[in-house]
Amino acid sequence: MYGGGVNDRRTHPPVSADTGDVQPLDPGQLEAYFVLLEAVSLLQHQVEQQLRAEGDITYVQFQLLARLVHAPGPLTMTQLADGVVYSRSGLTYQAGLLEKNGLIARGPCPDDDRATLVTLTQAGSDLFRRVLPGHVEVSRALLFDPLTDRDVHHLGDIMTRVRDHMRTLPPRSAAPRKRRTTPS
Amino acid sequence: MYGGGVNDRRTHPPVSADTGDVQPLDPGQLEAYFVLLEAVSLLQHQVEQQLRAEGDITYVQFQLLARLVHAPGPLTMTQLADGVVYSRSGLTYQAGLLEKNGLIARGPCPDDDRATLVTLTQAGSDLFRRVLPGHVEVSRALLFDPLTDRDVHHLGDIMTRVRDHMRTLPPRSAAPRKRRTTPS
DNA sequence: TATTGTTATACTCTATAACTATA
DNA sequence: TATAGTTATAGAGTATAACAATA
Repeated sequence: MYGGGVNDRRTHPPVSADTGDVQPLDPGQLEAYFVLLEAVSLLQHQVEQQLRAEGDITYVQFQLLARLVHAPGPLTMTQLADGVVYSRSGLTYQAGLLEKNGLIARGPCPDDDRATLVTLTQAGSDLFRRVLPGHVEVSRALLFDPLTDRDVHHLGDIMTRVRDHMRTLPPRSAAPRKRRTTPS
Repeated sequence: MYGGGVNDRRTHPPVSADTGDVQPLDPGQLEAYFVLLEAVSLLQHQVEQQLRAEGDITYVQFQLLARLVHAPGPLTMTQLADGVVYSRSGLTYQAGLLEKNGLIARGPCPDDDRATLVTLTQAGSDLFRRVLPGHVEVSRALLFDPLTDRDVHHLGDIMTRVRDHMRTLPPRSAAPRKRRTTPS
């Protein structure tokens, strides 16, 4: 996903720019979509405040640490990036910050001399464990409080399917021809 | 929301979290939370590609246009910012871009000489209508495809409650004391 | 040749603070 | 004094392209 063809995905052309003939989503769907993004945006903003305040890290960095925490072992840069950062240089930048702060360490990869293996340091692990409770607390106060257990379960189920769907969808490497020009 | 609390420098004390006595969420909840953010992050990334490609606008700008489209009339800057941009200057910046591109117009407010009324131009309205179908198409392909009608309905319901909950929650002025865990 | 990762660079966006002007 | 908005500016983050090294 990160060296991939995110950039030239033409998502959906065939439909003319006319609002006319695109069978629109029904209002309920569109509404659900907007509310989803809005709510998550609000949530994300608060979460970032908490991470900044308690651990002085961004959400992106938190995600990278989380991936390492949950991984069975060191990850290559590419593996680490997956779904979190969308450009190689962006990841190098973030990894540089984390390394500078002693939260991760980078070393050679025995299997592949091109690759870099990223390891979580003790400090990184400690930091993650230190900010997690507050993180959890924010998400509970903001996200789970107004929800029943069934809601949460259903939400998790729904978003898992969506996530998996999205992960399989874009061929991510197809590098489809550019074509697309003629800005009419 | 934007004059609310973000502007005063302390930004931090979000929902606050004492690392001490936090009942952790059960794993299912935590999982739901992470998957939610992950899925939305992927979705957002694709959506941004589409908006950039078809309308040369960012998602923030799209949201601002959307607010104007759905508003009964012109909005003040503060009203426009609500939930979309979290600092006054950030909004001025975005509004400046939109105005430069002829998508909105700013003018005086009869009721309050301090305020600025923001109006959607014809070009702004046109652009919004032009990118909406593709936008809808992306969200359908990525978000709604793997979901049943019931899922979508439930999702909308859930996120609406969450959104409303968050909007009422943080009094954003309480300014609880710092209570830094930082030694010295 | 393709892939892994880094670097250099330009650009976008955000946020703090200082400022103007109204209420 | 408090609020609405702008400006100046600094800094964080991202992406593109060029690069080196390895597969």
